[in-house]
Amino acid sequence: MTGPVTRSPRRSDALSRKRIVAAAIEILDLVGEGELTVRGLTAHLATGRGAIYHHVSGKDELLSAAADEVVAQVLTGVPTDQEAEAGVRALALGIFDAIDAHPWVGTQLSREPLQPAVLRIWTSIGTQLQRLGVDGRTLSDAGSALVSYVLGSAAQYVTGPRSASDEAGRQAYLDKLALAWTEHDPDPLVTGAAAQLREHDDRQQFLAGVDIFLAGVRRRDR
Amino acid sequence: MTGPVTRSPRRSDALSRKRIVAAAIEILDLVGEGELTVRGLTAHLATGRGAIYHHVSGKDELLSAAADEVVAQVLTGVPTDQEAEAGVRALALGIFDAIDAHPWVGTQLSREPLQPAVLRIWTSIGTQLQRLGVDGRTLSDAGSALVSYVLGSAAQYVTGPRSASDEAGRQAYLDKLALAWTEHDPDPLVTGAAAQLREHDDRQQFLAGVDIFLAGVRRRDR
DNA sequence: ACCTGAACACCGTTCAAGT
DNA sequence: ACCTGAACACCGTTCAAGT
Repeated sequence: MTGPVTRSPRRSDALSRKRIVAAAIEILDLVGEGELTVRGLTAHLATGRGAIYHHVSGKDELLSAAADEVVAQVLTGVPTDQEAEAGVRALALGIFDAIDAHPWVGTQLSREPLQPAVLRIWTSIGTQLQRLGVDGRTLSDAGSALVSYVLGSAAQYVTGPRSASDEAGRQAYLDKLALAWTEHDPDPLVTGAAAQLREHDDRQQFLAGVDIFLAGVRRRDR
Repeated sequence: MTGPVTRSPRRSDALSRKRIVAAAIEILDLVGEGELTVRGLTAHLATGRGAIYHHVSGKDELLSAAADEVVAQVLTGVPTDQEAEAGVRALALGIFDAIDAHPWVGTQLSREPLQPAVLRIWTSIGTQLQRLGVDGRTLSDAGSALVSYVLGSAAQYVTGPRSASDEAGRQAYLDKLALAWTEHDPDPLVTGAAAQLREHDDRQQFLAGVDIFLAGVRRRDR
């Protein structure tokens, strides 16, 4: 329209994979997974239903790209210039906190184990573990175990109790849960766990698990 | 029709929660999760679309009931009369194998952390850990860590490579994956992992992780 | 090339109506 | 009480048509 030679330098509203993924992250953070619909996304981007399919193969790729974006950002932010074990702790905690801030990432990561974000976590955890002096088979065993633990924790903690953002709501939720547990199962083990449920700190418990893991790797060395 | 007093002793085709859950498990094992539809299920049961809602609140409860059924059966089958650490290993392996045989259970368990099946796993793992002599805070930390690890491993291993039932298909899949990894990431760590991917044994690697964990718990004692 | 939006082929769930 | 199945309110994805 403005002449064939005038390459318009930038249209800020032009669609692109990057813009689509950013919009998806925004919506996911706002309303959560499963509430993200192609219709809602395209409405948010003020475009046609099928437009996103020119930049992204479908909803699956969109979710995995969104998760990868979040993970990539948090991994570059984790301080790596410290003692080896502290490095592992910092990395694990960084991933934990990222998933805590973006709960949908947790479910997304355990849905498909071979997606980019998981590989990224694999690589960074492997790098930190190498600094502990392990290698070869021990390295891949330890790496695999830690990745599984971190992702498993994410899936465990992130849904449910932590999703209640206000403390009062969280407590009410946990109380209800503890009651439901003890009702159906008189096992003292369950009763004990239910009692601790109320005041326990997910983040601290997650770190305790990392420490058990580190102690196990240390012991293996000798 | 046959008289109001004749309590028909059993109609084998009568609908019940048990029968619905059993049919769901059958379909899930056959075609996998996400392929299970209410329409397919009711067709399989030769009943009307809305009939199952008289016995089950919806698809979510159905999935969680199906997973609980599978988990309950495997847990009663695990031999518990052995040395404490061996008990933990047997239990972990039992859960791993069950999820390997019913991959949809893995994804279901990490979707909702407070469902019956997860509580069941929690209890059984806690019981075994108690036999190691840990209690109080250490017990809940160790229990939480092990549950997270087991469920995380399930989600990690079960989708993808293991779902290819024939060995040739599995190898081809892993080769393709290794190639994709090394293409996008020249990191020697990734290259190494990709090389090991081909011949590695998920089950063995899972057990190695359990051993790291056990070593860590042991070390904590002292 | 990129975008539009109607059309397609599905979903899970509800509910009046039947038995 | 239990079951039926049409109806409802949605999905993700495709594709002819536009620019």
